[in-house]
Amino acid sequence: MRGRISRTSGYPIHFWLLECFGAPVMPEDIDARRSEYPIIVPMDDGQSDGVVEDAKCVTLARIDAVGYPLGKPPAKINIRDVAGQAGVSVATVSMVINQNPRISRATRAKVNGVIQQLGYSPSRPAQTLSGKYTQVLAVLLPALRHALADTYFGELLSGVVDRAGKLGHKIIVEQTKPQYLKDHKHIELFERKFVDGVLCLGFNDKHHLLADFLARQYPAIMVDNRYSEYKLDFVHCDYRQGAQQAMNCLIQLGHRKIAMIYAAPESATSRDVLDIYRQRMMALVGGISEKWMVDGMFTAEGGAIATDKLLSEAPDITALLCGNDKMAIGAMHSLIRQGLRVPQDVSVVGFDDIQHLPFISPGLTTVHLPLYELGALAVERLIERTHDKISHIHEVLPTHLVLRESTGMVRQS
Amino acid sequence: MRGRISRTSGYPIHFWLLECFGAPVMPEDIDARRSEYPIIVPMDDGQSDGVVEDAKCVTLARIDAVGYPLGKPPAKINIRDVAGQAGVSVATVSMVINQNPRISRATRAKVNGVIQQLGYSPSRPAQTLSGKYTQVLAVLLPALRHALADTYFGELLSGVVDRAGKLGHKIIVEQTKPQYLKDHKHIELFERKFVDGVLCLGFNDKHHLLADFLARQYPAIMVDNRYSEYKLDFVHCDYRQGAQQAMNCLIQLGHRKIAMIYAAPESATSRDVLDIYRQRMMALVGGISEKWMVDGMFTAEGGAIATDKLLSEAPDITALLCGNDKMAIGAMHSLIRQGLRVPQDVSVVGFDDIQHLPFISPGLTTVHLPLYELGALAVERLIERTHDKISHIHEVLPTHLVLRESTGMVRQS
DNA sequence: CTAATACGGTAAACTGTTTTAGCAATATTG
DNA sequence: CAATATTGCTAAAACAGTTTACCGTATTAG
Repeated sequence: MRGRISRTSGYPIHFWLLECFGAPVMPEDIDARRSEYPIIVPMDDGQSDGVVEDAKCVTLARIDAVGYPLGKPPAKINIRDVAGQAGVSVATVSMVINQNPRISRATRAKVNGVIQQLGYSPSRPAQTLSGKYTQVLAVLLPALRHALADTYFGELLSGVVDRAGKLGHKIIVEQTKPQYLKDHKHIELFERKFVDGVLCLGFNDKHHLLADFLARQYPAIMVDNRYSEYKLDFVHCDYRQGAQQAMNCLIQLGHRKIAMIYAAPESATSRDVLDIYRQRMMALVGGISEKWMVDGMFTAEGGAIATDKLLSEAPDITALLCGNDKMAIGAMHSLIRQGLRVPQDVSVVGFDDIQHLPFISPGLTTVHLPLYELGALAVERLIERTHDKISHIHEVLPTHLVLRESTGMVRQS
Repeated sequence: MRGRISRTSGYPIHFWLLECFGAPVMPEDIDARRSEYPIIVPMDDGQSDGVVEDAKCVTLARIDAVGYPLGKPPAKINIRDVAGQAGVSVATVSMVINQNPRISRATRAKVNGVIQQLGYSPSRPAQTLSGKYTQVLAVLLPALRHALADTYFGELLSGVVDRAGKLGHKIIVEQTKPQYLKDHKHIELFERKFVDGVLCLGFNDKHHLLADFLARQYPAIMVDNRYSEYKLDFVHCDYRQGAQQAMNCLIQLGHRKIAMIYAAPESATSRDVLDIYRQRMMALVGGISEKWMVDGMFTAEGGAIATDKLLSEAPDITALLCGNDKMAIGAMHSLIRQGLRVPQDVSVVGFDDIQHLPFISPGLTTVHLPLYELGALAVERLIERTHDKISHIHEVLPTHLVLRESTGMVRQS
């Protein structure tokens, strides 16, 4: 049974009703700590406006999913209150909080007891002000509208948020719109002491904001890409390996006329895939035609348009390597629309292995990129970097091919 | 030439060596500010451990970064430096920064000039410590793995991040795993002064953590849902209206045997849709069968399974109302797999209108939810709420139906 | 012509931590 | 047994801002 407390002022606070006029009410599923309040208790049941004026008769416990006792302003207590109550100095409390071994076991226990009892938790702004670290990292995203609704970023971000949480860090998310950069907000992130470091997702050689971090020696890691011009820290998936895996697969199935739908050649990892494609084609057929490489803009629509173009200029291709899954889906639709079967007539391989590609048929053979793990790794390294434990971060994560139905033996014709 | 200052204790600080024993060393590219330190100066060149004991003889300048003073810690300047340079008091500078109208135009201009010239930017932790607000909001997500990779959350989050940026607020993103709640991290968000308020995405009646915010009167808004038991602030899409729109459409097309694939009945907005469905069916055919309502778990797979079940128990249904697009896609695949045509045999309507539903055919008729706008609105209201400008936030955003190919006239049979 | 008010600015108190230098008391060493 | 080290803790100085109470002028009102 539930009640609602309206203190003479302030918002109502919800309570479990433990007892009313001596009659116990549902003692189970209730937090152990109980409290008595001289208060007004209007009931929630129907419209009984009945109010218990002198509420000494009711015993209540706050509804607190996690429940510890509480009233609204816990009369903000600070480190001095704790020190006073524990009979030690402020410095001692600080050292207990920060696990400084100079404090004896006995003192530590005593102080921790008081901290518990008073429900003290140190103010982060104050800690940051006098300490060295903010324990906050930023994730920077390019200025694409709805960038976050992209599963590619979502997967990376999931890894970032999860690992950061585990390591006691908070993540703030920012979009680098033109105005944002003009206002130097990305520099302010450091200069106004918002963060210890930044993770840059979705950037490529064209995004010069990264040089700003380098120049000022602020910790920044490029995630799933690298910067060609500057020696910026990075972690990314092994796109070269992925491309090799995809090409191996197609070549072993007998394909020779393999076309490629790429995107964003201003990105180093995109060029990695193109490079490998070129190398393998060179070795395979002794030459490459630029007509077999079309830009698909990383979108499904772009992939479809690219495929249309490809089919009109080189109708005899038997396989398609796509720079990401979205373009591969677009490509498959274009193929099917033109009466070609996948994989009987044309095989298709993608990149990313995005989750929940719902009911795409045939299932798309694709290079799995460990994006979640990459996000987690990036956080791990960035924190080490902010603590000056490591300096140069150049790390690459292995990929693997996921075989589904969109690839098959080359057609006999 | 570089030197490193090791003060008798503490971390080394890197300096340019301007002069040593009277001999000038590289006077150019050096910041104007110089200082004399009675210190030990081990040289950086090779391993010369040579130490200048009485360092009165050396003149040093901090190494500061690009453009202006170069170096590791860019000689952090604070409000007092600005005040000194501008010949005013610290309070005046503070008031200029905060656009306090008490400062005259002339003084304001002078101070702003100095701020510009010195490249000063106020420390956020310090502002937070003495001020009232953190200018940071948190987005809380449920503990779903890869939650962020979901376009539903992505769309909401995009709106949140965009609007927050515009309003000068930062967004931190957190996942409420069980351990997170056990550690009271969601309460710490406020008590340790991390944030001014929280936005709760993806929560429903089962998530009792929301009561904690209510109990302590911390600003919290439930986004795209509401809490049945407590009077928590919320903004959500008008699911009732959406359901009406979907039902109107189907009924106008002549459908009478309409089934529903719902999900998460512990969510108030999900129940809204179910309610409307029930009402309309009651009015339409004078009764409803529980067999016509199946839980699809909000996933494509779930939608497919639910449809299988539906078809086996009630093969004569002619239309399907689905609680979200993913389930609708699953449903369509199940229908097609069983040899039924969409929309000729069965019409399908979804909810969400997720972007880039690439090449689903037939195109899915669906209720468009303004998720991006909802995220933006939530931020707007939350900020107003933290500044005590408004108290009760109960806002609902209109939906509209997007007609595509998955709906058609009821079949004649 | 005096009192009241507005204007523009300042000194000082305050926010809540961490860190450093120092100080007793005890433990170890020569 | 004196000299030195170690241990356990404290006082006080940062850290970088905001806010409040107050203080001369200058203007306006009575």
